[in-house]
Amino acid sequence: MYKKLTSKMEATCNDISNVAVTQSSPTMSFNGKRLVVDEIDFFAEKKKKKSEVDDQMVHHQMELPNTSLDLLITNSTSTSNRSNMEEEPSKAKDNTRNKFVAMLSELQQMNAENRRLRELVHNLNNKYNALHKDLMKLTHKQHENEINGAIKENDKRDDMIIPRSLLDIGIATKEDPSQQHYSERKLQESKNIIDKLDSGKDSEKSMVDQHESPADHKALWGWISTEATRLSSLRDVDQASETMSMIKKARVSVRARTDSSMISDGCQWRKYGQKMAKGNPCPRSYYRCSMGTACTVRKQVQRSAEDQSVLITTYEGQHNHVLSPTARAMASTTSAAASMLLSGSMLSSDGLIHPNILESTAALSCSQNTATLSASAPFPTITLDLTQSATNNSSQLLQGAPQDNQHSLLSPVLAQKFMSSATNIFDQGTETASFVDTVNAATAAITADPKFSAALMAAVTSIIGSSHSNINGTSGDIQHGNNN
DNA sequence: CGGTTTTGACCCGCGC
DNA sequence: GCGCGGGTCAAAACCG
Ligand SMILES: [Zn+2]
Repeated sequence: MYKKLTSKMEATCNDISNVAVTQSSPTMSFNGKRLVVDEIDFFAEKKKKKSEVDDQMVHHQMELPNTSLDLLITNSTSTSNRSNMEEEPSKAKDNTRNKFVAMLSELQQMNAENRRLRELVHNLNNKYNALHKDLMKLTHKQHENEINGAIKENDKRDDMIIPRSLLDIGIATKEDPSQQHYSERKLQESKNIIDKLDSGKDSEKSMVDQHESPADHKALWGWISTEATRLSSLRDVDQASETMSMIKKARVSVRARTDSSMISDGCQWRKYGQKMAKGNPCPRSYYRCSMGTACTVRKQVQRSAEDQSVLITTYEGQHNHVLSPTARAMASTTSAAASMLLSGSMLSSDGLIHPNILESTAALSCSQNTATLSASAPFPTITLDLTQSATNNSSQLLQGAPQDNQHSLLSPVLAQKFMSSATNIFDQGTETASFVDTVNAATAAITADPKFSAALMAAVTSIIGSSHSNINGTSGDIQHGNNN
């Protein structure tokens, strides 16, 4: 049964855009001794508190105009209002009616905000595209000028870069796999957003259903269906182009120092293979997400060849189901990083790139945590390196992690101040549980790039989408040993 | 008994 | 065509 399902799914769903994150978990030391853990749960302690905060946090990091954040918050607050209301059966009608009106206006407000947000993203994209066009022209001119004198290596570089920026703009001058990839990715993202908007609407609807009079109900329904139509028409456009096949898959990998064989990222994973890596004594394990029946998300776990205490986890794909808050944090971060990667923004941004594309990496932060972009084949990969930071994570016992940490994380300007914040987090040894924070911070750094619209969309999408779910799942760990 | 892990087989793209 | 390496399949074993 499962097999059939999976194989079919693979056939049908493979074109979903992909994200990969590799993470390594920090080493915990206690009295100088290393504690070996089978599976590190990064979120063990903060789980509940964090999940509440995460949404806000991410939004702040993205420096999104607060609309989306408000949207989220309003949503939850109105929900709680409702439950309170239920507890007061007596004051029923007037109260209910008032609240309904309030909610209605709230809904409309949200709707307006949704629209505004969309426009904003759209505008951003347009501006970004225009800028990129200019940049491309400039680059091209420069290239032409340099044709005669310049070094051939440089020429090579330009050749590589130009298509990339084209890719950013979404202008296709020739059929280029990476371009297809990009547009598909984009479409996926926008589709996701719309999906999330829809689902949000659904929840609102059901919420109202329970409490409103039939008349109001109808009015609301009318409005909702109008919205739904509008949104779905948008979606159709996206769907049409979604059929494009994905050629390359973006991956996000996270390196972290850990002794555990697997990282708890809030997802359930089923192991489907293990191979001996080429230049590596340690095998590489392949997992796929088992939370959703049709979920195509995969990850590979592998120890670093050089430093076996470093675990490299590579994520690829986007979940097609609801995630636990914890998993969502990872996933959104991951997808944000991947979209960033796919948008190619880092590659075309100033001075950050290395000459030879094939092994080029762009350092995104100067602190201990480094996010690097790699255009090396076969997959575009973004790597979040958390190894250094994890090393001095000695104060595992330190329970009273000062609030400062969270504060810095929640700062709206975090994107720009990532380096200091992230460094703080680690320096103060906020236990391994801060892993998601770290990844988020790293992502924030990435998305601080001016051309972050794609990442922004993805991140917002995944955050808005899954508002409530408490599924905490982690599959067992793996053992090393066999290979082919 | 259903889901997960194990593990050899299989597939596929790529360079020769 | 062949071998190789990366990746996946799937039957059997395993496990709660
Ligand atoms: Zn999933």
